[in-house]
Amino acid sequence: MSGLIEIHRAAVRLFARQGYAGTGIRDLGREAGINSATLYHYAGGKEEILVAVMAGCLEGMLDGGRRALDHSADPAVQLVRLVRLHVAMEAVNPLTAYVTDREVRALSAANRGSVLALRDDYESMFQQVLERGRRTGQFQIDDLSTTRMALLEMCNGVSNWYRPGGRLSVPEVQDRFADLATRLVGCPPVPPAECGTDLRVAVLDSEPLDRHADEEALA
Amino acid sequence: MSGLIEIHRAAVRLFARQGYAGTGIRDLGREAGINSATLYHYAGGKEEILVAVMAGCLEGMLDGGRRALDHSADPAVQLVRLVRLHVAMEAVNPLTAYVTDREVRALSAANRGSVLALRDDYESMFQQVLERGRRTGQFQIDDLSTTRMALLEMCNGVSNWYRPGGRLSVPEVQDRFADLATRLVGCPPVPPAECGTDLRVAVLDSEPLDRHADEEALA
DNA sequence: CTCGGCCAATCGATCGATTGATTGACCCTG
DNA sequence: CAGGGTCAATCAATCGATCGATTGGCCGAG
Repeated sequence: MSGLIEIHRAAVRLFARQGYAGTGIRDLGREAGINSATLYHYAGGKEEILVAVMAGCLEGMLDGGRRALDHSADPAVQLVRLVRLHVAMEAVNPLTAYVTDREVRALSAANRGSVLALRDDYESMFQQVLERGRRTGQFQIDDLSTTRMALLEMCNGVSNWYRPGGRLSVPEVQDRFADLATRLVGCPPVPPAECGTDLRVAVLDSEPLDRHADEEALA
Repeated sequence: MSGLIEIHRAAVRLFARQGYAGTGIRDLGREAGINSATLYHYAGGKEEILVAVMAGCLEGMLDGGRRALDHSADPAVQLVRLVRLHVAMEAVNPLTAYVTDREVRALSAANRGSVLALRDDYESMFQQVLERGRRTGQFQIDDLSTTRMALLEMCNGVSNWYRPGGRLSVPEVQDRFADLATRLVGCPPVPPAECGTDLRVAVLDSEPLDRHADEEALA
């Protein structure tokens, strides 16, 4: 019944609800249904679990981002596809994305460096698309860094409030945010035909599935 | 040299850098320059310090929000003034705002309830302004809840990257976000004369001032 | 002398991690 | 098939360290 994947799921559930520092390895063991000592048979330790979860999430987003970009050279299309994929990742894996976003400071210096390197790689995709869109005149952007961070924060926030099975479907959330993103950069909406409505993202191994997911986890 | 204000500042500095659960009361005492036992002479305990910081921040934002609203009945003007004030609060008090945002889950049930009540009061201001702007036809909003949360997440994110003395001044950040907000809701820019460029926010008692503020606190 | 401010020492509890031992499934040899 | 050996999987018990909080008393200003 158990194994590394179940441990990662239990960890994501508890880290999202109580935070990394607020979760003990005995909590982790109880949530995963094993003794705390058995954790060390599968994982090297508490921080190693967090690093694995974060790396899996960020690598998933990087892979998706690359898929989103190579479909068209038009910055508007690329931006919408990037946003649609980002939003889908946050909506399909909200707890994993939430933990990946908010527990970076819990990492030791070495692990924090490698995780931040992954995150910077990902965010540079947005930076480059915004730069090219402004250069072509398709985007009207005042301050590029501010717009990039506002856009990313807006998209990252999805994991704070969306839950699978909620009022909006994932494609609906993608539609809303694609529209919001084009508004932010000051370009007309991108026709659905080329904006990547076909983009799908997978449920990550670390994402908890069960109905026990605490509704108040992110309150 | 010490006192409750210094303790709050030390707490905000450490809670932002290491998180609430990751900070011990001995850390707090060291940062404030007193023995950990002396903390209990000024404050009731660790959680009480966090609650005081959060309440001070949220009450400051509520007061500011009310000031922003009563200046005009035009939803576009109200929205821009709300956003300018919110952004200023985040930019002037980034560490306090950051802690207030992200440590809600560390609170016990009773304290979490009262803090969330304050936050809900504040966010309902945005909700009502967005509703009125859509009813008057000034705003083009697809899904009101999604737009509200995207807007709030975008503004809350300022505390993740802005620091006093940074590349942009506070009024410059306000200008950028006022523009982004009107784009998000689909209305024309609001003329500076009525958008509240005069709005100023105070440095909170809990906001650390010194140059020791760790640059990597929110990395 | 009084008393607010302060701290060394200490409380029981819990922390992340390790140890040593037990279990059971599997494989090879006779 | 029987029997010995191997190894992944598991857990109770325990490690030293640290947790939040408390106690009792020292000290200097009024």
